Amino acid sequence: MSDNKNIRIKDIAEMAGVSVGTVDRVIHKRGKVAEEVRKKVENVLQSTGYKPNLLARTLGSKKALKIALLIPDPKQDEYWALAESGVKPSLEEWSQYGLEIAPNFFDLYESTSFATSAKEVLSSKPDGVIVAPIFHNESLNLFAELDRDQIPYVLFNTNIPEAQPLSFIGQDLYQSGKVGGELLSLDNTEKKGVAVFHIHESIDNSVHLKAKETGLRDFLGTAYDIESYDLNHVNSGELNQIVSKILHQSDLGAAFVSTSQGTNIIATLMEKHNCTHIKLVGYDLLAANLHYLEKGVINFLINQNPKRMTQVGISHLTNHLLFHKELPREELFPLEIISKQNVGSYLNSRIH
Amino acid sequence: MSDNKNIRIKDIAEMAGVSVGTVDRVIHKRGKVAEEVRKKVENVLQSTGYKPNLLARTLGSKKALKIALLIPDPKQDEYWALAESGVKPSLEEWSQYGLEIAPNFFDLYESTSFATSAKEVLSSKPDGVIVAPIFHNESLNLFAELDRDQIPYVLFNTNIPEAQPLSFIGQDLYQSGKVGGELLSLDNTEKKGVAVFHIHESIDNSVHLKAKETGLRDFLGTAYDIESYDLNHVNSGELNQIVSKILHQSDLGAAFVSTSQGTNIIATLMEKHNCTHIKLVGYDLLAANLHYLEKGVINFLINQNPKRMTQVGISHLTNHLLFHKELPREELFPLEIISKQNVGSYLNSRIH
DNA sequence: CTGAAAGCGCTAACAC
DNA sequence: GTGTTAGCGCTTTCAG
Repeated sequence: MSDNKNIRIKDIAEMAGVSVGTVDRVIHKRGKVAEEVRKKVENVLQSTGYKPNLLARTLGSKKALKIALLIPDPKQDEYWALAESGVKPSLEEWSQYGLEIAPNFFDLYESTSFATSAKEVLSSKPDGVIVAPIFHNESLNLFAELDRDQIPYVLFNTNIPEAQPLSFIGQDLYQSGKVGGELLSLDNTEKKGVAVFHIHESIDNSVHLKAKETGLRDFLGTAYDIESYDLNHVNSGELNQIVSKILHQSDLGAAFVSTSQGTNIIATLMEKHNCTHIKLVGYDLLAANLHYLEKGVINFLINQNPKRMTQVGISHLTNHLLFHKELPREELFPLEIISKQNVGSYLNSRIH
Repeated sequence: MSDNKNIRIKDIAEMAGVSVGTVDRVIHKRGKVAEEVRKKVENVLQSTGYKPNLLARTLGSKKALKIALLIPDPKQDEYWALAESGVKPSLEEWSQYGLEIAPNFFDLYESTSFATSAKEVLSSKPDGVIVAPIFHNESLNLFAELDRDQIPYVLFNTNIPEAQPLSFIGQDLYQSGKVGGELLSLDNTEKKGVAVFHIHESIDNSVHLKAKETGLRDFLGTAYDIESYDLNHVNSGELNQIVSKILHQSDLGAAFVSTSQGTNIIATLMEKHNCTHIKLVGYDLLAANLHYLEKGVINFLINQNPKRMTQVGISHLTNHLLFHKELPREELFPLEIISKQNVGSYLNSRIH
């Protein structure tokens, strides 16, 4: 339609009566520019609605971006393996813009390990970092240092209210719990007992799991008898004992598990103890979870989409670093309901 | 790690003892090149594993891409308004690469209108077209012409097996019906009557709606008494009559509507006739559907995500045209289950 | 048939 | 402080 020929830096320069060098300086706030000249250029920039050509920009500047990823060891927990799997496609997308991604892993069960890895990240002098801040205090330390070094960072999976990241990427945990409640209440069985299992590795996470539980309770209301259990999955013998007892309560109709690993742990025990009549809702598309979903032991999974979370995190950070894009303070993912019948469509889809 | 300095055309030229112009010619098979020279250059290309720099490529060639979009009039049907809404974000993403999108609309109820619009598309000589081939025969005509003119095209929403598009973007309709059945069967009410409503505008679409029905039937099996109704929504008075009678059958426990508009039409009638106890599963996040989902008249919506479909279509076509990317023959979207509790997380999410 | 050279829009080094 | 200019890697004339 409108022969909206793209405005170039050169055009801006002419209109403002300066050189391209000066325009470049005010755009990037680098070097020195006389105050009145800057004003004039900024005006022209504004009024023309100038948009830089990213191709030319990237082509013209040869420096490579290095962004660090700090997550739990993928070998320890499949959830984090999924998260890590987002690195490859991101690299494919961004490597032609000269992006490098350095993954750093820490031990899910050791806060000291987080601190150590954080140090390594810092000393590698990255241009930006994307981190899953599993350990609260250690994370705050890291953020302080990143702030000091002016290194931008993006949080994902776990939010930390005290932090000031470029962006947080994750889900609304409270609403997630509500969805869980909704799914559990679908079959209006007479049995109104609901067991909530928090099976976690680090105590730091409890607060986030509790948010899910609150959502669940708020949705279900007083008509249900909800009991919650805080368990540590390290001691599996003991776990078996405890869970077995809970599952055999005569009025138990449903179970909600707040973690992805926990989901298949409970599913396994349910099957072992022949309690597959109890409705089960849990999290994420781990292989074991898919197995039990297929078998009907798990009724629904809520997908947190860790892979996509790292992709979006990397993409956001890169966009910020490369193209100075504004990022949303929060990027909340949809609460995807996964059932036996639609799970295939998720697994087969590449656009997801 | 490996200081894999990118190989440029210039390097290839030197290694083959020719000029960059010649290398460019063999890469793009344009112009004339002596057979032996071509061989030599191709060898070097192979052995070095040369990968062109897409940024430079696009920057260097100033021609603008024009892609045509051919869909039903957004004013006629909110579903298509959603589809059209994908144009804007796509343009924002790709306009800097010199992309132009020309939307062409046709009348959902008039196959001749499709033919007319198709002609217009053709005469605008686009570089590629993305089309919702609602009318079967007219679409085949269009494809024949596009094939002849060597204009690549992408199908979306509706697949046409006889066509050979670059890519089809949509959903697995049969599996979609299965998800519908799964959702309807969740509350195991005693009433086993299920009504399937196909409320469509063009008869061409029937075959696709039937695919959903087959999925539904295959999932529910013989335990349910399934009756299906083919209705045309043009005559709303008559529709009211018919549907009212169906809804008041004493054993009716659930209804499945195969179209997005149909979903809120049935919901409206259900509310009007006080039949909100009947479970209702339908399609898509139209405003009216959201309203009835919120009210509890609709139990679940399956999201076809028309907006994202056009975005992906445009993105695919552009990637093909600009960067010669290989496209997947089929891009099947996940079958998203939308409930009262997770709908907000979808509406609020930008990454979706 | 082939080579040389002028861009594409932006960055960054250098000169004044 | 500001202007000039040489690239970035590729495409596209234009000669010959």
